[in-house]
Amino acid sequence: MTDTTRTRNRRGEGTKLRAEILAAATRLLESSGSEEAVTLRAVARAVGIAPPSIYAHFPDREAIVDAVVDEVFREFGALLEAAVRADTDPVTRLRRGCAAYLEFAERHPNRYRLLFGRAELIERGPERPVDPARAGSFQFLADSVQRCVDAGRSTSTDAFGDACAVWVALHGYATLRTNLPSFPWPDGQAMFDRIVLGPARITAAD
Amino acid sequence: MTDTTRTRNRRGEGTKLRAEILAAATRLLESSGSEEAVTLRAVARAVGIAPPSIYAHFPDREAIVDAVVDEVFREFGALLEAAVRADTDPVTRLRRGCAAYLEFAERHPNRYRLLFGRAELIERGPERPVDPARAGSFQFLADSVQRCVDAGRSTSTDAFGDACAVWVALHGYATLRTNLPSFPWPDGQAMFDRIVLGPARITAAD
DNA sequence: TGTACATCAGTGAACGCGCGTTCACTGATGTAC
DNA sequence: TGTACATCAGTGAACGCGCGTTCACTGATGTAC
Repeated sequence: MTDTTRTRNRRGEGTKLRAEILAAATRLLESSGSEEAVTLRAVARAVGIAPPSIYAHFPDREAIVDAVVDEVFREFGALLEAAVRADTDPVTRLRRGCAAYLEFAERHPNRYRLLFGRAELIERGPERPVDPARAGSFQFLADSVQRCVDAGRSTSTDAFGDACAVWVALHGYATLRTNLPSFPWPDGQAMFDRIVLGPARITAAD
Repeated sequence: MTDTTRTRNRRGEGTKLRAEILAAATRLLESSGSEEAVTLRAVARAVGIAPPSIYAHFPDREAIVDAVVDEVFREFGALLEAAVRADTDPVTRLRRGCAAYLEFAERHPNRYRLLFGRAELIERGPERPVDPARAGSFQFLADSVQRCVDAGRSTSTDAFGDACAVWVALHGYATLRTNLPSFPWPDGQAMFDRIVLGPARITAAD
């Protein structure tokens, strides 16, 4: 596991180590599933450096986790946008975006948990600014539902409220499915309709 | 915090300490919000005993947390049943039960998280039996939706699947509201309709 | 082109801490005679 | 009723561990002259 063949970065390339630290912390989080497993010493071991070397790049242990979270938020937001880039039909856009949401949560449950699965995540202390990417993933949903309304494909009279219902259902499904994989979940397509099309009040003219 | 006036239990009353340990662990969990905060030594401090005294009642630290979880599951199941005991109208039963579900999650977010908020909670190792109370809370929902169908108050053709949709939405709302309290959540009644009556396909003849 | 030197990436040893768990024990409580 | 004794609830000291963080440092890399 420990990389003994590591060679020191050249001058001016000290920031490369920062990326390696972040990557190792993300891997650690991904495999253990627990934020507490991302200890400063475990990260150092995974990268193959001495624990104090981390302090050149992060002020303390918490800053590593914070940086991972910021990165995951950006990754998630970019993934949603990418899933939807080519779609002009608003219902297709909503479907594809929500499918990408669920797929991300299923493939990376521990990363997903970082996004919305812990208290005080978007609401940090006043001294820690909120990464704007964090608001993006809900905005995407609200947008998508509004576009369906505008195109006459949804009977919603409150796009924001109904987008909240979609989000809530997506999040509940994503987390419960992760936490209770052996529960006899109904067929995926039927659940998708219940979770997305129902709350978004999409009309059948599909 | 430490109870220095504690007097030793009388002979034959050693099991009283078990209850005190459980209560302290629950309090610790409630106030800290983190399972990791329930350390054996912290529990001992809260009860006012020496750390080794716990071993007479629990084989190890994990067993304390497990016992708290079992207790919370029973408490939650009993609460749902109690909320619904007097109702014969199936729609009222569903509403009251779901309202009790959300209220529990809102009043005791850290306890609720123990129920469905962590991986592998119902699915324990083969050597640890599942407390039957754990299946009860979903069974309650499935039952309630089925009764609405039987009474002609729901258009559902798949009571189990639709009960899953209700559960997913309840869980998503409960956890997101806890994790993002400053999000501009829509009016509670409107969200309740979206989360419960919509997925359960309740007809308006209310 | 050669050399002295400043800079920079990263180290090794040590600190104090709280943890889970073990072990041999203490001393009050109840019981047998 | 008095006393010896077994039982039981709970203790105190100690263990080894991994943690976050600090400090003074090393030695390769690039630069100035």
